[in-house]
Amino acid sequence: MSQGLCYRDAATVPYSGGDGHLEMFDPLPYMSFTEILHGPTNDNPLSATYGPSKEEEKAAGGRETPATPNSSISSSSDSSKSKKEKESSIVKHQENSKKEVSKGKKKGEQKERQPRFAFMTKSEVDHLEDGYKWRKYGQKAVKNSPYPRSYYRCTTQKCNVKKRVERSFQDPSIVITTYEGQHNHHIPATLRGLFGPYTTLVGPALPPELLLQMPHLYGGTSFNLYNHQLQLQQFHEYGLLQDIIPHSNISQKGALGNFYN
DNA sequence: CGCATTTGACCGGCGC
DNA sequence: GCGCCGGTCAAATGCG
Repeated sequence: MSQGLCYRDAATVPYSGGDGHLEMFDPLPYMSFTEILHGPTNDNPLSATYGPSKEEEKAAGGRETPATPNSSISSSSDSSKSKKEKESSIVKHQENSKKEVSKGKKKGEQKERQPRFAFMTKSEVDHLEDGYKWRKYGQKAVKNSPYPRSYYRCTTQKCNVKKRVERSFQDPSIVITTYEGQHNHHIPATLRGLFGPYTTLVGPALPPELLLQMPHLYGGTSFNLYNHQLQLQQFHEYGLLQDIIPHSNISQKGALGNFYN
């Protein structure tokens, strides 16, 4: 019964002090949520609509995952590496850190941009079960929010998909999840009961400012797609959304319905 | 004991 | 140049 839409990076831009320019995913009329989580392909609008923009760059922190496959994280390689590095001095450790950081991103070099999308869920738990195995690699306090943002990486080798999870400071029951990148492997776990029984997809990840303006957007326990579209129109009229989606995405409901069947 | 999480330090980008 | 900020790293710690 849950419904929702996914948008490209809709949540992150405003958090980093964006100027209101929001870029959103095109609707995914025939894309199930499973497919979304599995990652966009070149055939679908997710990647097709993903283009560079200063705001996005900023929202992404200006630097993205190194494109090098060997930079992917896995628990096994991690442990072996850390074992080796544990023998190193602090100086060496810092050298390694620098190397790690700089190797994926040279100045002037074009950054690999990963497709991203964000969505909001009404959930009691921060980390939603989406079928993939995630490893937490960081947590940061979110500005203007009492709730921290958690950073996760897919634990599968050579899969450098990341996700950020944070709670809305406007409504602590809302969890904003931002996925970045696409999985290059199958979902290791069943998607049955995805997100758990206490989770409801409530819609796109919208900036707190907008949520403030339109608290009714997320006030319900279940998201009404029709109202949602009307509200998206409202956003459009507000001039807050530039890449608004066409309103022909009813099949999202069906796609998401599969998710919970 | 092996793996995941926590957490403080670090890095680069950006604005002033 | 400096400080702020988002994102990442990795040692320390926790847990099964």
